[in-house]
Amino acid sequence: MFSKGCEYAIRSVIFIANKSTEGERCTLQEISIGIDSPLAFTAKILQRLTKSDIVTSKKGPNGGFGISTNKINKTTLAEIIHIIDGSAVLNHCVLGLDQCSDTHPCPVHHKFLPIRNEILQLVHYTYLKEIVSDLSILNTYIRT
Amino acid sequence: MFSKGCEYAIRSVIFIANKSTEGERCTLQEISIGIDSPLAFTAKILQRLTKSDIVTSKKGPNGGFGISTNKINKTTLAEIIHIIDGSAVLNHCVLGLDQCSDTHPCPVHHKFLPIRNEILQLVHYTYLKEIVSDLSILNTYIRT
DNA sequence: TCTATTTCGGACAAAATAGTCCTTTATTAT
DNA sequence: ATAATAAAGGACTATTTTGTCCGAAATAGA
Ligand code: FES
Ligand code: FES
Repeated sequence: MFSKGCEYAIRSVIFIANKSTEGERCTLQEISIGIDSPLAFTAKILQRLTKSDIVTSKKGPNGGFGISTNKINKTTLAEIIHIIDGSAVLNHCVLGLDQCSDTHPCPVHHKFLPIRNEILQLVHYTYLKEIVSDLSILNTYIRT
Repeated sequence: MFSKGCEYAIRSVIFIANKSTEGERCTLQEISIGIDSPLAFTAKILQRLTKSDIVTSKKGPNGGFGISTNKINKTTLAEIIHIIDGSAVLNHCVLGLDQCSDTHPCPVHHKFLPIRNEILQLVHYTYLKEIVSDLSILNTYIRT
């Protein structure tokens, strides 16, 4: 459904957000271990998230990554997905037609549309805030 | 969501099924043009579908691909997907955890599960028969 | 039987994705 | 100032996916 990079991105941001709510900045290494992802590749992903102003970064000793309370409250999964995988990923035709449209639908279009809308709802209305609180309350995990 | 090969597979089978209901066998070339897919790559996919007994093939003049009425009635999208992409494609964790489970869920697991079930329903209960009749009735398309 | 047609099957090639390595830059503490 | 720390950025490599090419095998018709 999503690229590896996008999976790491979401898990990274959740990890950072969780630490930030505890008032702690975290390093690339901590993130990579915390979400069980390849370090150097995760670094690349974090660069993009930093440039897109989802997370903040600071070089040097006691540096690392963080995310503001404001961003935790307002950032949705959709925004992260959009930055890493682009907007097309959730709007492609299931059978690979060049574009997905009501006027030129593939044979599963009408059945799939309501499902896709649920997915879009899910990512557009799931905020980091909620996910972070679920981490402790619902016992969810971002690494194996 | 699915690999390119799987997209071509589904569209190929629909094309063949449509022709077969009209009593006509069709060649690789006709299929490739009919669904707008790379010919040689589609050939590979069709080989697998033939080996898996979804479609039948016949070499030589007036040869080509076909599918029995029985198969059209009984084959679902899920079977085609399973042959080409394997069973994992629809059961992977959305955030890339090694396995998706209720006892070790990722932060979107609980929200995503009902959606995944709808997708599973969709592919398990959508038969070729229905798709083929929709082609003419609902004006759906398998090529751009 | 000979030839044209069409799938089969294996090896190969290109492109996209996933991931690494190393140097530079910024920052902090000594 | 200097040294240590940590992200930034660019070039490079590996793996997977997607796709091509070509000869062999089967079949039908002349
Ligand atoms: S046209 Fe295929 S999903 Fe919309
Ligand atoms: S554990 Fe992530 S979707 Fe089930």
